[in-house]
Amino acid sequence: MSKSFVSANDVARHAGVSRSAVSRAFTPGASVSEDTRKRVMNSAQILGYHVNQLARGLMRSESGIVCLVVSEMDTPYRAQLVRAFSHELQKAGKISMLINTDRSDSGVDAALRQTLNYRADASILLSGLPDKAITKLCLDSGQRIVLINRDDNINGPFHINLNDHQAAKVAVNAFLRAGCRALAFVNSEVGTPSLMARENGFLAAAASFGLNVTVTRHGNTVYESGRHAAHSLLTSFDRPDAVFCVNDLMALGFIDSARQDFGVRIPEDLCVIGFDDIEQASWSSYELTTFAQPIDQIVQASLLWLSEAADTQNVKSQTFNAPLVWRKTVRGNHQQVS
Amino acid sequence: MSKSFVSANDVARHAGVSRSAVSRAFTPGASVSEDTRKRVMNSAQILGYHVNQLARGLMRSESGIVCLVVSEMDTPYRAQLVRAFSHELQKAGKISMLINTDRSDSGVDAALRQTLNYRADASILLSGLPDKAITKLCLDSGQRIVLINRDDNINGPFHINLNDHQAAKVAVNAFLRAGCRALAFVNSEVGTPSLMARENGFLAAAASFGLNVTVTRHGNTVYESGRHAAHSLLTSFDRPDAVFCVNDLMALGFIDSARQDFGVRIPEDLCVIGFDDIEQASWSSYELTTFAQPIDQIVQASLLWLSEAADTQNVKSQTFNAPLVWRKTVRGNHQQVS
DNA sequence: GAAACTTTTGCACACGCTTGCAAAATGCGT
DNA sequence: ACGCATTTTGCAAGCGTGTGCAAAAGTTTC
Repeated sequence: MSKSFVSANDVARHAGVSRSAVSRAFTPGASVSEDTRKRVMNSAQILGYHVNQLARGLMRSESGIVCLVVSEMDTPYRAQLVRAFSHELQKAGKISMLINTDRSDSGVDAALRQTLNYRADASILLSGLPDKAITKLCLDSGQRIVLINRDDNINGPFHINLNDHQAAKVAVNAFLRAGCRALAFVNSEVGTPSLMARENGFLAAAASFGLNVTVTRHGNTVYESGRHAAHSLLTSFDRPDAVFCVNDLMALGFIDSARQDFGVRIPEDLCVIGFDDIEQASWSSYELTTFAQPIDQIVQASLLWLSEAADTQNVKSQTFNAPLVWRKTVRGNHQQVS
Repeated sequence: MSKSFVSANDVARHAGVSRSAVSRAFTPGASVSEDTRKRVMNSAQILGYHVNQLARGLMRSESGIVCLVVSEMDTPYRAQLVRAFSHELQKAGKISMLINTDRSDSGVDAALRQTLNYRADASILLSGLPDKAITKLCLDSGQRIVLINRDDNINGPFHINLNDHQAAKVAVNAFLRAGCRALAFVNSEVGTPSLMARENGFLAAAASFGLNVTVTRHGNTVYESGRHAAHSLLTSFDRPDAVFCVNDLMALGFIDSARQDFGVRIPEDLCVIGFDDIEQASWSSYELTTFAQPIDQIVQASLLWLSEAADTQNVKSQTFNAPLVWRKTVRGNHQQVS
């Protein structure tokens, strides 16, 4: 029941070799004869030995632990990202620790400090929350850091960003092709850099065509906020005929409210574009035209950067495009607008 | 850049005490004078010291690590569960490791073995996948195990189950009150014990009223499968007027297809009940009447059991009811059917 | 067969921490 | 001031592993 763990010593005794030999047998590239390695492995198999990663992490510089720092991880997009990351990390032989930053109180910092205590090799921040100071602390402790969609102007981490400006421009183009003129932008009050970039990009692109944009901001980036947005946009005298929602969840809430509370037909009366391409966007009740998060690219790029030697990390940041996936909430020919 | 970690030794030197004193200062309940503890904490603060959990886990029986073993974690219900668990574990001072069992290949077993290598205190299995043998292995290594909605007849783990039978009975009653007579059950081909329990419970309850049930099984427990189910159930000559879907995702797919492909009105022509109460079920396009997963209870019970001393764990399993939350996909008065 | 060389092996120390044990320090009652 | 009980403290022995170093074993060359 208790300390039933078998140590390298036990294996060494069973195999009739020294403990160092066991250690080396489990260390790729170490100097061991094929003969003894085989004998060690055999004994290990029989005794059920697994190298204690805690102890190994104590000696080695790498612990094999990567932290995923994320809030609201039951949100569709976040959940997808976490799944993808954990999957790929696992495939790469790393193990992922989950740091939940839902509560904005000091528990977050405490949790992030935990990642230091476990000597994590790296942290991947999917959430906007953790304090910049803590980020710095992790960096100073020799942790590699990947920042996703954050604009901390801090040196050392790998920055991954979306080309929100470009996407916003594509959205404006799509609306114009559909013959829309009264543009609106649905944002939340969160004010995350990437959300604001979408807003500003949209405004700028519209302005370049001499068009005004009605902007609303409501609550969080959730379904219910989308409904609120619909209520404030569609009760006004001059309704928009095109709405770019900062996020799919808000878009879906907006659509539901627009149809049910205001009898608006989509896309006949009103075109809608979202962002994220969550699974629900493809459901037949919505068929939302939206920008797809390049999740695979984000994950791949992160892992690649993490796998590079610390002194070889030449590239400091990377920007990806979110392609527009055409469905049925925008009128017109479903053709890639580049 | 490298080994910039400050050790207990450094703190000891700085505070003018012995290394043991430092260790004890960070160990709740250890014998240290308030004076030295304060001095140690002060020095630790200045030097930026954090106890190395790897080293601590090496000595102590507990590592503070809990593994969450889960597949398809971007599924709404699973994502909610993972979020709740990680949140509460963190609040309890534990740290959670994520084991992704999406791939059914040997990578899973490897990952689960990893949890052993990191000397995790416990594993919480939210997924049906991991092999029984591996579960046994973890148990033998002294790990506590929580099984959620699995029926492995194995001794040692804490079993948490839903009262699927009871829920199915409630569903039948609700349908009968709504005046439905042609009952159908939409299942997936996965055949998880809890899914089968819902099916069997539904059939049994219906039989007790002398009613037959049409059963379909399609693919995975996902939206698309629900659509398939609608196609096979609604093209037949005698359509059902009540459908219990094993899962909300399938229910939503079913509803969309029923409405759009077959012009069925819900609940006028057809009543639908789901299971899980995912967020989307409450969206105004659906307003699905469904059974709510008692997530909080599941999490609380798990943590309580984990916090108990190993020899005090008197209770071996626990069953929770999933309450029916009434929305608008079943006709009749919205009253709790007990 | 001996010398020069390469590979393999074992010793011993390090990693950063906990903890039993005995010594030192403190408190208390007389 | 003294003896005794009670904390507090430091020493040292671990926990399970990696790794430099030198000795041992094996291989090649002349």
